[in-house]
Order: sequence, then C-alpha cells, then structure tokens
Amino acid sequence: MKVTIKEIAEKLDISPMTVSRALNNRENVKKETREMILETAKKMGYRPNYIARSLVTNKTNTIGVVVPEISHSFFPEVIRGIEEVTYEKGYNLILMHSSEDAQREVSAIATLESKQVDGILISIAETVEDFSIYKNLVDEGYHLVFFDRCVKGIGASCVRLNDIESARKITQHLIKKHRYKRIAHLKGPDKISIGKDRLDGFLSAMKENNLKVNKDWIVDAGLKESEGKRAMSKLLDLPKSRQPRAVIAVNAPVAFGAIEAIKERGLRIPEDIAIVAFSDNIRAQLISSPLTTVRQPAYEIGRKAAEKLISSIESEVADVEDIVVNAELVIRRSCGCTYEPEEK
Amino acid sequence: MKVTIKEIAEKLDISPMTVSRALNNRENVKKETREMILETAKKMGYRPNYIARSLVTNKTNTIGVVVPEISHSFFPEVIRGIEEVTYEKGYNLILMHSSEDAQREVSAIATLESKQVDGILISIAETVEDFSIYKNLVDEGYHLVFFDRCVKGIGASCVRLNDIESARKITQHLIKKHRYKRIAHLKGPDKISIGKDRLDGFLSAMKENNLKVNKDWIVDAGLKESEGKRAMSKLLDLPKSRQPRAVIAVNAPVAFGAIEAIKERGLRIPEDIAIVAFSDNIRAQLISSPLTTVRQPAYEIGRKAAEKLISSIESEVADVEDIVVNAELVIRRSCGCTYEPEEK
DNA sequence: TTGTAAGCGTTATCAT
DNA sequence: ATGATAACGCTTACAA
Repeated sequence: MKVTIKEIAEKLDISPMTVSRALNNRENVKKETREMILETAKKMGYRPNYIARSLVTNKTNTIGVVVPEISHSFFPEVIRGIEEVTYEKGYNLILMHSSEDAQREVSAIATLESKQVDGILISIAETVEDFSIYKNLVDEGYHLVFFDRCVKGIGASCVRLNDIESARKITQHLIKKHRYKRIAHLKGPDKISIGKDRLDGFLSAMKENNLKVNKDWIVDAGLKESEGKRAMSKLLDLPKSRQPRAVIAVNAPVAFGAIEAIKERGLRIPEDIAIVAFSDNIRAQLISSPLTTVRQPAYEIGRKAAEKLISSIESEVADVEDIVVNAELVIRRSCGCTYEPEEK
Repeated sequence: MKVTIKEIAEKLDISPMTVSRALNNRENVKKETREMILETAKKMGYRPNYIARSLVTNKTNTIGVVVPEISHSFFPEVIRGIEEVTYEKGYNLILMHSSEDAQREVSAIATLESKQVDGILISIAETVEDFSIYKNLVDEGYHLVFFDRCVKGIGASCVRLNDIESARKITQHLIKKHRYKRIAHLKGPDKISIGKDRLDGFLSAMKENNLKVNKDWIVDAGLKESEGKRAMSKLLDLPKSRQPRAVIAVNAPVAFGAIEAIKERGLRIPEDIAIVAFSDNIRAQLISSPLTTVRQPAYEIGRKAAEKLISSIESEVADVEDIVVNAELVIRRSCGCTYEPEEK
C-alpha cells in the first residue's frame, strides 16, 4: 500500500539509486529518465520515507521544543515565532510540555534525543534543580538553545529579555515618577534567570537611589498565583510601619495573587499600595486597577531562538551567544499613573 | 559519540539481540545479564534510536497536528488538551501550522506522511476548497480525526461543537429574552462546518419563531476581523428601515470587526444594535460593551480528538464517530442583558 | 536463555 | 548517466 523507491524502480526496470537521485533533484540524471520517474512516482502516490532517510543521513530536519506550560499567552506566542522560522527553513517541530515538572522535563528531553532531533529549544521548568542534564547535552555536542528561562555558563546560547535592565527601568519608574521609597519585591525562584535577574535589577536601582531595602521586603513568591497571594499576605502581616508602599511582582500571575491578598484586606490599588509586574498579559488591562507591566516580545523571542538554533545546526560553529531582547514598559493605573483604558 | 546497542554488546561480549531484549524489558533474559546490560547502558549514556526502531516496526508513536493558526486562545488550548492525552498514552506531537493557507496545509500533510506519523489531527484551513486530499488519506488507511473544523462524509471521525444547537440557543436568547425580530447573521465560509452549521441553527430558530430573514441579513464575513468589519458595514449601508436590530457573528474576531464598524457610525451597543458571537475569548469581556458569546470547551475538544485518534490507531477498527461537545452561553452586555463584570 | 541472519527504505560510495 | 553494494540502528523470526 505504501509505495517505495524500490517499487518505482522495479516498475520502470531501473535501479533504485537512479530513482532516488531523480526524486531528490540531483544533477546526474538524464532529463527523460527523471521525467519518467517523477511522473510514475506521482501516479503511484509515492511519499518519501523520512524515517529511512534520516537513518542514513543522520539528520531529521526536526527540532524539539520544550515549554513548561502552554495555557497562558506567552508560550503559544513564542511557539508561533518558532514555528514561523522553522517553516521558512524547512524544519519541523516536535512539541513537548513539561508542566513545570522537572521529572517530566527530563523524560521530554530523553524522548527528543531518541527521536534524533537536530536540536532542542527549551524553556526550563520552574522546579528544575539539577542543571547537569543540560550540561551533558551540550558536552555531547547537542545543539541546545534556551529561551526565556535560561541556564548560564554551560555553553549554550540563550534568548531572553533584558531582565536586569527591565527591572531597573520599572523600579526607576516607581522611584522617580512616583517618589515611592518603600518598595518590596515578590521574587521568583533563584535558580532560574528571571528570578535572579529581576531581583538584581531591582536591587541595583534601589541602591543607585540610596534607598534602603528592608530584608522583609524580598519575599519568595514562586511563579504562580497562589504563591503570589501567600507572599503578599506575608508583607501585609508586617506591622503597618514596616509595610512597603509599592510592590514589584516577578510575573503577572504572582501579581494577580498579590492583588487578591490586597483586596481581601480592604486596601486600595494604587492609593494604599501600588503594584507592578513583569510579563504583560491581556488580563492585566482587564482588572479593576489595570496593571502596569513589562511587556515581553514573545513572538520575537521565539523567532530569535529558532534562528539561532538552526544557524548553529547548519553552520556547526559553537558560537555561544546571549541574545537579549528589550522589553517595553506598559504604564497603567496600578503604579499610580493616570490611565486611559485601551480598547482592543 | 552516540552509543548504539551494538557497542554495548561488543563491550559486554554478548549479542546485540540480548541487549535489545534487556533494554526493552522482554521476559527471556537472565536476571544478571539484564542487570549488567542496563547498568552498562546507563553508564555509556545509551539512548534508543527511535528512528531506527520505527523503520522496522513501522510505528513512530507520533501523531501530527495541523492547526490553521496559533495566535488566538482557542487552538493553544486545544493543543494543550491534545498534548495531555498524547503524553498519557506515550505519543509525541508534531505540530504543523497552515496559517489558514490551503497550499501550506497540503504540504504540512505531505510532511506528516513522510514522517510516518501514526495518525493526523487536523482543523482545516479556511481557504480549503478541495477535500479529496482528506478523502485520499482515509482511503489509503490513514488515521485521521478532524477537530473543530470538520469535513463530513469522507469516513473520518470528527470532534466538534454542537454548532447547530448552539446557534439555535443563542438565536432563541435574542428572540425570547429580548424580543428582537430583525436579526442578521455575519456568516462564515460555507465550505467549513462552522460556517454552515451556525447558519443552519440560526435559520432554524428564526423559522421556528416565524421570523422573516431578510436576504440582505445573511452576509459573508469570512473568519477574520477585517472581513467582519466589511460585512457589518454592508448591513449598516442598508436603508435604516431595512437594518437589523441584532447581529450574530460567526466568531469573535468577526464580531470585533463588526463592533468597530458600528462604533465608527456612532451607534451604541446594545441600545442601537445588539451583537453576539460564537467563540468566547478574553477580549470579549474586556471591551466596553462586553460581548455575549458561545464559549467553546477547547481543552476538552483537544482531549477527545486525541483520544479518538489514538484509540483508532491502537484498535485498528474504523469506527467513525461524530463526537459533539456542548458549548455554553456566556451572557454579557452586548445582547442587551444587564451584566456584572467578571473579575479575573 | 542466547545467538544468527535478514530486512525495514533510504542514501553514500565506488564502480561501470 | 546509471548501477551494485553496503550501511544506518534496530527488531523479527528462527535456530541453537
């Protein structure tokens, strides 16, 4: 039922090799022979078997993508960017989804290796503690590019936001524009770059303005809404005199959780407490005090990561790059600014 | 650099076959031999080569997914549902993206065939005119399941919304609850089921209530925002006396386009003209007259489609099913109902 | 319990 | 320009 090169060859009474050459548009086939082969192949409904081809060429023209989650808007948009580039360059995409689970991520990577992908794009799961897996991949010569959530210093390229700079920028906004002095940070996991960088940028801006950062104001908030709520509650449990006037959340879900905690105490945003966050999403403008955020150019991150990976696959040079994409401040009401709602 | 079964066998001075058996947890391997093999394999960093395995077993444990677009919320959510099931059942996902382009869809399918996927899940591109491709796939014995945008009568299963019923329900709401009589429909392409079914449900409800449907009130609006705007303009260009009092849009983007046209003429929603749409999305609740919609259980559609496909792959029975998922009315202000904004 | 031989569909290499 | 042969890494079928 499935037509093979061999069958075409038999039908035409020529060698499989000639058929293969014709089908692959090689030079050295007589014009008439080629035409006859192409026609017959079409008539017989021939489809090349990439599995067999890959086995001999040791190339699958496939890249694996591992994302931690796919429900929110950021990763689908990144995937769209990746998909666009891979399509242009003739690659396919195997999509794996770690659900923020380190174990599942390990098995996803193993599967991709077994599928002999030409390279891997990965944004690591929140719970990952052991980076040796990535290190091993790189050491074994795999093409690996991180995006958004990167691991530094293991020799893999990385496409990410300029998080330190963005954190500085949004902190500066709170300080210079609004004259807030008591600023807290709901921070992400130390282990992943967004957690560390956003904290660093925040601290750097505070220091630059000679503002004191109370130790209680740096609270672990993970990356999820429930954790954001818990972390914010901790801040609000402080004696009034030690509470912050403004809060910077590591991402939007954490901010939404924090907002819940604030509302439950009957406090107003931004009058009683201001809040801003990284990672813009549509819900940020929807809520009653629209959230000032740092908007991430997700599509662009996807494109750049895919481009970097494919160029590294095709050129075979191990040119490790740290590609930084600039984010944009989206000013809304939650920081204390006045605000014209955006339609659409 | 890449470890093979043969290399493990040589190192242990046994046959590759025994190694293969041990690695695949077959019964007939002595316990000590198996343990020794497993240990060595691990130490050497062995990864099975699924490409080679697939070539002989003729099974890739991979299914292909073709979606028309990935930017909006619906398809990512469907993909999540698909991903969840494929993960549970031990399958992988190759993701292809037609960009609503028939030609690109054809090439996506050809690629999936070449990659020897075990089955294909597809939601067809808007511009597809020729259904013989799908028919051929089915006739050749491919496992094919449509989701959301289905093609009927070619012997493939389909998971979709109960569009006729949903259309009836939302039309009934406009008629019974609001007493609108002059109702127009911004319709989708006839060729795809959502276009046809939503129109049919609308017409059926109108007929049941003895309401006349002016021919001018059925306007082709494609599936995109720009086309929705153009279509709505057509309605608004009618003499005042022949204009509809309420409009049902085939999907949310078309509704947003229509709303733009309405606003540009200085008309109010729902006071001057009411509008409702299929396919809820977060923007629907965001706009100034929050849109009454039919909410599609995308995740569930993804799950059911994947389950159906995998069961058909594994059971080898050609049990064609038309699986219908029920949608839910989300009442907001644009239909004329009063409305409490949802936070979150 | 273990081994041998053949073959999956394709392409690389060397020959003609 | 075309063909013969071997090989990619694995598993099936059969033999020992």
